[in-house]
Amino acid sequence: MARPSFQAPKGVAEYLPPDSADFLAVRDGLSEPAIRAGYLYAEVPVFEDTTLFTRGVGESTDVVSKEMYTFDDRGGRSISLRPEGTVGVIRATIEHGLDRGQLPVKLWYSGPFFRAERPQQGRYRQFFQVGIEAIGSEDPALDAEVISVAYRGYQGLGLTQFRLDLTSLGDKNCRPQYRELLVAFLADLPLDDATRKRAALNPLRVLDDKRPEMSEMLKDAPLMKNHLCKECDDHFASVCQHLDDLKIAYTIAPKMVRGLDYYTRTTFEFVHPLLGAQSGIGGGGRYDGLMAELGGQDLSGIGFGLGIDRTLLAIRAEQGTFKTNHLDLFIVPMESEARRAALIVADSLRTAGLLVDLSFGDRGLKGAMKAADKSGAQFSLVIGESELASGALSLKEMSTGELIPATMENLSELLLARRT
RNA sequence: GUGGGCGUAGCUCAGCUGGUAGAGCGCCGCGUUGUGGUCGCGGAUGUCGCGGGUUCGAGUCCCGUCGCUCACCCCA
Repeated sequence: MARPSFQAPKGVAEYLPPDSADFLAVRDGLSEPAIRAGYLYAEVPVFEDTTLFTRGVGESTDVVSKEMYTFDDRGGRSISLRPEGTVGVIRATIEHGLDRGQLPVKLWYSGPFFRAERPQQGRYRQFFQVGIEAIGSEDPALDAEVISVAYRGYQGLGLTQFRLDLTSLGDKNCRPQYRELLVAFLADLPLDDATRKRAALNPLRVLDDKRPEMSEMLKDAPLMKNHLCKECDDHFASVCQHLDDLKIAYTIAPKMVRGLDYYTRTTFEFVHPLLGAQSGIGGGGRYDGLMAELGGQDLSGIGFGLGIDRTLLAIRAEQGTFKTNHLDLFIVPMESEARRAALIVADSLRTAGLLVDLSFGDRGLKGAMKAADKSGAQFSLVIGESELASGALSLKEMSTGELIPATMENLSELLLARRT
């Protein structure tokens, strides 16, 4: 057999049968709670003006500074493949004036995102997310709703072992003061060069260093959570209260830091313990200044991005299963005249809403029945000379072998009544 | 971007100290005339990731390269 001369680009995730069904189940399972909560779908481009991301996500972030796919298009414009979803949705909201109507604007989206990182299990250069954004309200109940939508998504897919980490990153009133405190604290520590550099760029990010000696050193570091202004503190307390009301379990994680600069106040992350190094299965938070930064009204928003790839890995790690929808009927035409009838029958049953496939090519009866078996169809139906002549059909229930008398006229009715 | 492991049929893998490839599963067919799953028999498919090198001879040794994987980093 000829070896394929092309390979997929490095680090991309592909989902093909039979795994692709699981991918769809996860995507739909994560988006369903958003739809039920009144979020409306937004389809936005996978590439944008590069400056949208440098402005929105933040130039100092790794995501922007070293992981973006950036290129010039034929008109000499600098374009980047989207590394995350929020700023594109915000841009579209501003551009199309969605925020001129009733607030909050509630949107959901799903699709591929791109980051040029070294691939690893659960970390791909093209990966998939389901996300939501709720724009234009600072109500802490909205924060809780956003978190609950993610939480119920994971739950609905059968996940039980994930953890929700939660904290508040403060706002423009209290964060700068806290930052100074932290910088002063870090200045007294014997940091290595790389860490000191990080500290200069974004001191908060030093806090979630995983190395044991670092967490020892940072044991007594000042925490944002203890230096929130009154408004932020009240807001956070209220978010927690709402989550308690909803019986959503969370862990306060005061050292959690996210990789995107726009987060303020409520910030959260879903972590799965069975996933190894890439354990984040989703995360998000509030972004106070983002919309104004991108040229819109000064409205706050909150949203999340949930990783479809990682959620799928997490479900597999928990030995979870998916419900699959099987074919209702597999038709086996005996000879070529019967194939015309078989295709007509298949077409009309499909129109009636049934899932129908049939055997193609010159397969013998035995081979075609084998295909019927492999297809997973609930029923099979042989169509040949005698069926065409008499109009008497016999529908076979594959799991039991039972033959059920049928006619062309009552076939769809029968199948609809008996489908499982 | 840094470091470790790996790369043999569609899949999972075996191939000792170098002598031009195997198993199981899967796939296709047959087991007498129009009904699958079990069983039996038969069959197809590999430039042993790719490119160089050493050697009379390399899947097996060396170098490079591509990809996967694990950790760091980062994060979904």
